[in-house]
Amino acid sequence: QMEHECLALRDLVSPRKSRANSVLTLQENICLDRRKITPHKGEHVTMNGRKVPTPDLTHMTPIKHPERTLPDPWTPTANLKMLISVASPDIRDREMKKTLFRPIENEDKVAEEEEEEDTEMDDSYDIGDEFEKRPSRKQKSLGLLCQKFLALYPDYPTGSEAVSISLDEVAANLGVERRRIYDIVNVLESLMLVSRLAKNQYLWHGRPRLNETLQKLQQQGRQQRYHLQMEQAATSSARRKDKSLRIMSQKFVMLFLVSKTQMVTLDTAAKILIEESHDMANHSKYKTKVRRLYDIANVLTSLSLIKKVYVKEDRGRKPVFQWIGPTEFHAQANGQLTAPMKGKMVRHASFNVVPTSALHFPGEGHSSEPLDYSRKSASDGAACRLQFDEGAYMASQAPAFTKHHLAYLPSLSQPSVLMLYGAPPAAQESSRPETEEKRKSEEEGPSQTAKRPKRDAKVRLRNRRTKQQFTPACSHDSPPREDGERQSPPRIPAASHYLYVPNSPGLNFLLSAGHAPGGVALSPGGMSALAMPCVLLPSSQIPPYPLTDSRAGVNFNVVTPAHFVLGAGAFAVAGPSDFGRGSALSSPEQAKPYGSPAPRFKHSFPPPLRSQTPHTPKEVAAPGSKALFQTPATLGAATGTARRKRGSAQRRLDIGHLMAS
DNA sequence: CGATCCCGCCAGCTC
DNA sequence: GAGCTGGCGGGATCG
Repeated sequence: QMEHECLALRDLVSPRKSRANSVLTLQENICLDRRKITPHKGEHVTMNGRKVPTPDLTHMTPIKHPERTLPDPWTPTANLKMLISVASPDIRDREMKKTLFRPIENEDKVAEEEEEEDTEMDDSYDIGDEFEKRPSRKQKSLGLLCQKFLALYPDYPTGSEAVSISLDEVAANLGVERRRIYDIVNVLESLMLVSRLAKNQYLWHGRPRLNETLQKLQQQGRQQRYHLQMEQAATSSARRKDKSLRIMSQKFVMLFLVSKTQMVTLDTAAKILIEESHDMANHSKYKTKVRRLYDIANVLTSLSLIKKVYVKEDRGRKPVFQWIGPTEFHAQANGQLTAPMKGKMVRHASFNVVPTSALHFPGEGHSSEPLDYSRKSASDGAACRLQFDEGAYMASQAPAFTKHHLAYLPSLSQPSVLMLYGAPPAAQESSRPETEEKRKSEEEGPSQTAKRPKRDAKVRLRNRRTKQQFTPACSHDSPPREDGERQSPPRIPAASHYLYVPNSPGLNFLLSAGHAPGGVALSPGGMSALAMPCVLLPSSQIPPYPLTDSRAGVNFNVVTPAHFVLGAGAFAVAGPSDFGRGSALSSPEQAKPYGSPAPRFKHSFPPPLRSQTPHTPKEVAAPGSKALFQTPATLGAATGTARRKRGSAQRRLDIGHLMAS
């Protein structure tokens, strides 16, 4: 039975080169491990041409082997060492050293840390004092573990035989608890690098479908602003699924894919992923979210999809994760989901959720404008920044521009005044053409997405078209530029109206940039436009809003968490409290972390049809609530058997959709 | 001291 | 009831 229990580890010898027919079963590997048999240097333990039978794992209950001699916990690299020995020397030298020991945190330290790793490995393996040598935290990092994990499997498997993964065995092989393997496979599963075959069993797919997955995620991210679809695409219960590492991972990836700079800070991502923007207890949620994002980021780093870079800030530097994965996978999609995917890639409800003050710019379904989540939530007084421009991935496609833009302002926690500028859409179009070079030159630096000091309450939103229209290129990582500030105001069309919008949890606004203020559609809960309490004020009755941050592309500010000044070419939205203030700094009370400032206006407001405010499963398991979004990780449910229905409980086995896939 | 994230408890779920 | 899954957060380590 053990023979059948084991799983094939294909191409172990050449994990990244997809050397066909190089098969080493994990069983064999384990046996080697148990017997402390280490192949001679350069010895290939392969089963060339042997197609490892795929046992019927579905109904097999993996046996726990408490007696199994696990690798010394203090020598986490022991098994790796063994694997390396098993592998061919060239691979060991070329791949392992390059990949396995590549520090995941900072490229600057590659050489230095490689030495450390090598030294440590030698010590722990060749010397018998591993008991005394406690491996550093870094050596036990999830990132390194993921590197080892990935080294076991080829990026691009060849042949048709399944490459299955036994969590138990991999965990044993890597010398970690299975819990850690879950962290890895969940992220990998979110990108469909693996899929769950049975309990304790996963299938390794590798990267052939990565681009496709990323493309779908990208499209989802872009479609997220399509509020109607967000409302309609409801298929399954959100609940705890929202929080799963898989979903979170996909969301995290989406942030990169829809971001023009393709840079995301964990701080930003965490806030975006925090669901209850009004919940004062969000601080702990934030911390937890960040923890998970670290986990995800480490795995994604191991996949070479992102890397951590440091950007200079006023005070020190800030870590930012930058997307280094593929970006050209969109070419054939032309902004449209493929037919089969269209039904599957439905928005998960949690994707509707954004922190207070976060802005969406929904466009038409085919709009070419992605949504940039690189924004700050209002929670800490810093605001969100939103790009309204085309992402880098859009540079080569989607010449069609949305005729008019919709600003999606979900769940404002405070009453806001939206300053509507009435630039004719035609004028926008004329300014639209833009070269890639220009786009790049205008690309903001990482620091813009990096966490800012809490005192900095600025929120920057920008529209690519308007930025061209209003502002010159600018360098990144700089406070509001004076030149921009000087230049922008004169170019902004005169605001024709101000719109006062009372806050209401779950209330979303849909502002049509191409329409007159009177035609603005306000959309509670992101549903169809309907009337809502608001007041339109002639601009003459409100002092001009001082633009304080108009660096390139930043043609609107959010000075307070809930107040926005944005310019989408056709309109701008301004916060009331900033009128006449002339400062982009938030007041102290607005800098309260993770809390919503008390509403300034008491108002009776009809509750939203459906609260946009998310709820954690703990708090709410809204019966009948529907997920508005489905990520690839949840596609299994859409294609067949329901997968994990709720909670972190054992997932149902879903063989059908996996086989189909 | 803030950033990072390892570690393992334990609840929810399937078998 | 055993075992799988993974959310979760304490707290150790790192810089």
